[in-house]
Amino acid sequence: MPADVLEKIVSLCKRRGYIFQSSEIYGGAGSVWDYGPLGVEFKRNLKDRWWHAMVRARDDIEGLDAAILMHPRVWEASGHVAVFSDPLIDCKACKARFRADELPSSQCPRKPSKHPGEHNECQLTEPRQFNLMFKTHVGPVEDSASVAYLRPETAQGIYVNFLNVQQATRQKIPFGIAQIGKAFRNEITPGNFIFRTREFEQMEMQFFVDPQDDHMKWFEYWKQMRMDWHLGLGLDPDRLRFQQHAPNELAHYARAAFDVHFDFGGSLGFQEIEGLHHRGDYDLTRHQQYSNKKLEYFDQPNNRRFVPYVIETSVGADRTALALLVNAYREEAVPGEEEGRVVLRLLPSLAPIKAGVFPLVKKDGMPEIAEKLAHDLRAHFPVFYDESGAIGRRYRRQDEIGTPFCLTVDGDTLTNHDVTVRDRDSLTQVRVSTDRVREYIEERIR
RNA sequence: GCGGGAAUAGCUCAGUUGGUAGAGCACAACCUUGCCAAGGUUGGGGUCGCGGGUUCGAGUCCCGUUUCCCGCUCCA
Repeated sequence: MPADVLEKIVSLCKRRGYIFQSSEIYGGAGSVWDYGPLGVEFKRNLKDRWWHAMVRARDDIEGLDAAILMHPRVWEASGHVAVFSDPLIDCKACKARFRADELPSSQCPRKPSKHPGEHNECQLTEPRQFNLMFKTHVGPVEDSASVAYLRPETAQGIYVNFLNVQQATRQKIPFGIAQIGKAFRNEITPGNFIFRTREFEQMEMQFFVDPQDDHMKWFEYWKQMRMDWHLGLGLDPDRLRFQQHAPNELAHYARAAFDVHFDFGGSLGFQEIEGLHHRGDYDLTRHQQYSNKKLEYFDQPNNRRFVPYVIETSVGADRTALALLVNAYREEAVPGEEEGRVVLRLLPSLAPIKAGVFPLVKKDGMPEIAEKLAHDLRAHFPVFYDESGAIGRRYRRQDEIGTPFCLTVDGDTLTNHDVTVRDRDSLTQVRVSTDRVREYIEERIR
């Protein structure tokens, strides 16, 4: 893959209405992106697919939609206030950054035998706060009692509702709680289009297991399930892999962690799109301590109470969307033509538009028939009607946005009542009766 | 946040020693067009990222700022 494919995708996304930069007319807001008409359908299809696989198709996972604003103590309990707000010190000469509290044990990169600031060229800054959580105030008065944070992860909304959900649904361990929602991080270095943004959407599931059960078995189970899900999206198996976190890279809450990495190609290479964490009982125990409320599960058959272990699967919706776009983008030669085509080979179920409907030419009543067909189909799936330009051009326009099928009304349609169905990937054409064409498409876009 | 580079039409870019902005593609309308970006005519679009400064005059020179890209750090 050429290194500039990401730039081409950024350009295509803007031109065709997948993704725009936020607040563009004001010069753009840093690292925030808006999903346009095609992007919102595409991303929604992706989220629906996850929700179906993780919630609706299972009897052991419940859905939740927790609020973004939570009690500020949640973030003290979770450890984010401490971990996300350490004062940092930069050395302008050596171009390095250190945590203020770790300075005595750090090495100067240019004089490894000395600590930062001890060799004569070091220019250390004052300790500065880099709070990665967006802070705001609840209520009209800005005092410390009303501080609130935009959540930096969706997981805590699940933990604090653990017993509510369990008791309301009468679920027995092991079971999970899933949610899709926005999270916010004031990243030091955002970038790479929608890969790392300050406002992003997570799709995550917390699975609660008995610590006396074989909890690593569950971890392995979810690793497999999640990898299978990514493969089911049509992502190239050669571009997917697991990456294990070394013990010294583990987040503060994690006992074990694997990332699902996707090869974005170019300068990005393999990057994380999902994290699988064995969080142990860290979060629930901390919330017990900070809230002074029991968060224990009662195992009635064995008459015992325990704080469950948590296996977390947390996938970035925006990152996965980007992976799908990169994975689907092709510049292909077309037989018998000098100019090739750009095509998004998206899974039909994920494509924002399912069918283009065209009159072959603008005469003999073809536009009217095509418009009626488009109108009828629109009740069942997203359809784009187009009568402008040559038929080949209209096919290419749909290829570029990933529309899997194009239906063309021609002169024969008036008498035979069938249309040409053209396939995006193979370019093959078949005749399908107008009575059956809806069924024909629906069978192929599931 | 710290270094380095960039910013001109929707996209890709040109723009001479400073003299009031162009091309190709795309887009819209009409004509043509019977299945893979054909052709013709016409048209809409840019206070040259933003704000200052120098100058008779700034897309062009200077300063600041914002955004993007490449490295340093974090994570979904």
